[in-house]
Amino acid sequence: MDMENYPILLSSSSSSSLATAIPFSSNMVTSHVINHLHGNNPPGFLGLKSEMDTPLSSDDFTTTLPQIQSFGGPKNEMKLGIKKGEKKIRKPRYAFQTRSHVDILDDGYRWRKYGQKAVKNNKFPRSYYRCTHQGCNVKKQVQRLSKDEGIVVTTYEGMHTHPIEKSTDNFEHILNQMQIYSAF
DNA sequence: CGCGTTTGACCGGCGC
DNA sequence: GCGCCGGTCAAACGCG
Repeated sequence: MDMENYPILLSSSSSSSLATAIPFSSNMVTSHVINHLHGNNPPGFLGLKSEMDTPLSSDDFTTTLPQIQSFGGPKNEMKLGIKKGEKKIRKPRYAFQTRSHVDILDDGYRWRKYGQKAVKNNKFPRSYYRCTHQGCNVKKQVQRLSKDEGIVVTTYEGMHTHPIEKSTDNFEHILNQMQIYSAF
């Protein structure tokens, strides 16, 4: 998947934008994941896909996601940020699948759950989380495939504008978790 | 008490 | 216009 089209992921190369965007920091790891997408998957990671308005080829997960636009919150800001003359700002979001039995993968940020809805064609619900940091409107949703309940799909949208609130070596715990749960 | 989850209501978009 | 669907709100509740 050509990430070049998603400047939000790659711009500002210096201060680890990927780390702010993708909680699983370190460009090495991420590129590693991407490189392995079209072949053998690294343990834990089963896939990573960026999506905006791309027609989804896989009807399995990530059912039709309407353009949600402007994660402001209250309705006054909720209206589409599409004003005349402006092209619609597509909010980049990207999902990756992990093999895990636990839904809550601690990625170093603090999330507050704000919703949970049932997913069609899926017996498992989808949980909606929002970053609790003030001014940070990063959202994520966690979903589990009914096909294979061992797979958890986490979809992030937005970019963190603040450092991680937890110790960074917690990242290793995550990797350990993944490898542990990917053992089956 | 402060912060996070739960859960039904609500809301806007879209298809019929 | 109506009803479905996906996403969000917010009050109540739970927990340290």
